[in-house]
Amino acid sequence: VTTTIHDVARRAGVSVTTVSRALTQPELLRPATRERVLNAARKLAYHPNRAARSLITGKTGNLGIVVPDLSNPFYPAIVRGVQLRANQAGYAVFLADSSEDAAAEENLVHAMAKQVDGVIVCAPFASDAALRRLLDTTSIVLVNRRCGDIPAVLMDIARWMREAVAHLWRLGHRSVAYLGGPRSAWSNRERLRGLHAAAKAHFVRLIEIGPFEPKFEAGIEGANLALDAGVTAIIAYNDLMALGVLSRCAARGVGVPGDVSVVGFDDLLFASMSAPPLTTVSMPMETAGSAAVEVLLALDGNNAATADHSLPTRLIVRGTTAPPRRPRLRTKQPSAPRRAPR
Amino acid sequence: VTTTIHDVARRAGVSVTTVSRALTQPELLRPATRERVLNAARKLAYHPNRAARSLITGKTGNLGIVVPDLSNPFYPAIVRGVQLRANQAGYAVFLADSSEDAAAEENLVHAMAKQVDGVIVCAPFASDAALRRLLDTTSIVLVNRRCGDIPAVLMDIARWMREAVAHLWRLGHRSVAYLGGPRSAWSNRERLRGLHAAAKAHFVRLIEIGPFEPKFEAGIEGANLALDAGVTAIIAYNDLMALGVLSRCAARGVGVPGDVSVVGFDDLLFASMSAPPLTTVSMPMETAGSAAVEVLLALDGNNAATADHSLPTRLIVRGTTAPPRRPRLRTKQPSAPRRAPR
DNA sequence: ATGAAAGCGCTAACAC
DNA sequence: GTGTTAGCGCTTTCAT
Repeated sequence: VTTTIHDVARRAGVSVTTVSRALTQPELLRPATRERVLNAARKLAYHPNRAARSLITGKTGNLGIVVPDLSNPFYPAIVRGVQLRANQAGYAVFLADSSEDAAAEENLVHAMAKQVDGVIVCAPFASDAALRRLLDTTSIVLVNRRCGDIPAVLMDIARWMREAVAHLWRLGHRSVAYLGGPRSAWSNRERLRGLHAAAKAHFVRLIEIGPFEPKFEAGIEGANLALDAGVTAIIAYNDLMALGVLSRCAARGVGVPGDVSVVGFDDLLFASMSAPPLTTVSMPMETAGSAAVEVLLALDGNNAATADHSLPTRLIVRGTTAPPRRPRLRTKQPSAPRRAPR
Repeated sequence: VTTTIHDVARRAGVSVTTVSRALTQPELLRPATRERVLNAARKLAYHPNRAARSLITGKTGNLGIVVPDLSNPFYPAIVRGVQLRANQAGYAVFLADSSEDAAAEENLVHAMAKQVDGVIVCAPFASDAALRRLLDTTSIVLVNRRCGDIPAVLMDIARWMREAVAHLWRLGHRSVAYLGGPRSAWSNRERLRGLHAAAKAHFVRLIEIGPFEPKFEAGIEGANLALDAGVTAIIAYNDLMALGVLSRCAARGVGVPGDVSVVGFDDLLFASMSAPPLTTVSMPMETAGSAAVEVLLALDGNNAATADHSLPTRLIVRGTTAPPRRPRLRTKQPSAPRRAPR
């Protein structure tokens, strides 16, 4: 039932070697022969068996990606970027969902290691040690996480957290709540880093609430806490939570951005669909996915050879931020922050 | 660098055959031997090379899934269901995004066919002929699409479209617009089938608008058209479009559900987060993914042996449906439809 | 209960 | 340029 290289060879009246070459190094063949072989292959609908090929070449033509939770819209976007770019480069991709389990993050990579040429790892929970262990198995590139000199695709979260605070400050806010994500998540720590730097620079009273699961419901809970604390602005760990905040504010009759301003992170599809549309720090997720593939492909076996890849990020000012009702300080109208350089 | 079966054999002082058996048919070995081999394998961190194994057994231990668009939240949910169930059964999964291209839907399956034991196909655009062609390549199970007797996991869309219309009718609506999805999509045709049946049964004036790309923006455009046509209720092809309708209504100062009722399809995560929360027909996407895996695994090579798998669906009445402002007919208060039997 | 040997489908030296 | 040959790592008859 399977057509093999031998079938093609017989039909084209050549040896299997010639068939193999026609497919992998066509320039070595006389055009006439090449055509004859390619024709036969087409006629027989022949496709090389990748398992057999990989057995000898050591390359699989596959890539892998591990994400913590496919039901968080952040990750499908990354997966999509990976998928599209990989396919374009002739690679197929393995996908695994770790269900936000630190152990699974490591195991899933190990499990696919044998069948891939490299894997893109979104593992906010795995320990640094676990990550380093993976290096013995296959090439990896981290997304949104730094771990020693393991190649990584990053977004400058801390910087844009500072910009977000600055934006709020310029509007006149002096009392801001941050609704935190998972304590151990790398990107949460980065947000905090930016937050503290910003608070120092701008003399903003900062209230940290959390940690929360990065979900809609957490935004509802966080909004209650933040509102009761009397802040004039809320920065959420991500858009999902920010949307929860919006929902809760509406339910409590708190006007946004009239009574309280809200800033999210990610710029999910739905961030622009809310009412009012959400001011948020955009994360180029699909781009990150593609970039991770490029890094992986460029790596070509030798790990730790590449510098981190940092992606441009920016603050998207939409409808959920405005001057507080009773600004303690009069400032000029908000000016949209410039786009990230480079 | 790679440890092979020979390394284990040498270390355990047995032949490679014995090592192979220790891993695949342990009962054939004397316990003592078996232990010795297993120990050696563990010490060497030996994992069989799946490519080599698959070369001879013909089985790969992999499954595939093809979806039209990962950025439509409908599909990540299916993928997640597939992933989780497959992993649990010891399978790894290949993922491919066809970018809503009919040709790609077919090609991607062909491309992964050699590396998988079966693939789950979400292909709304591929022709029936194309789908049938896939059968020569590998086992497949369709999701949300029927094509001859190819195994499929379905949701009873037409029936619940009828229920949706009935719900609207009971509320007093007599003039309803349907914002259609892609003309050729199977699930759009199913919706239309249910719609026509319902309209016949309930004497509702029906206005079909579209086709549209199943996205938020289309909902905005569709809302304008529907509103101008003077209907009192709008049924959208999916939640994404329904959310667009909501957004446009808000912008035009049209009250929902006061001035117009809105019904979506899918019950995305965000359907319950809108203001007001969306009345919608829920589609058990993650379940569909798991179910598809079960069907595939049960198939075990022999296609066309399984009856269609139909998943329970239901209408979730939330905040976007209510009696029209000037009902032409007074009816009792809306009663939530019963849950789907079975 | 265990081992020797023959491939699975393919590529890569190495001849010609 | 093209063919011959020797495996890649593994499972599986067929012996013993």
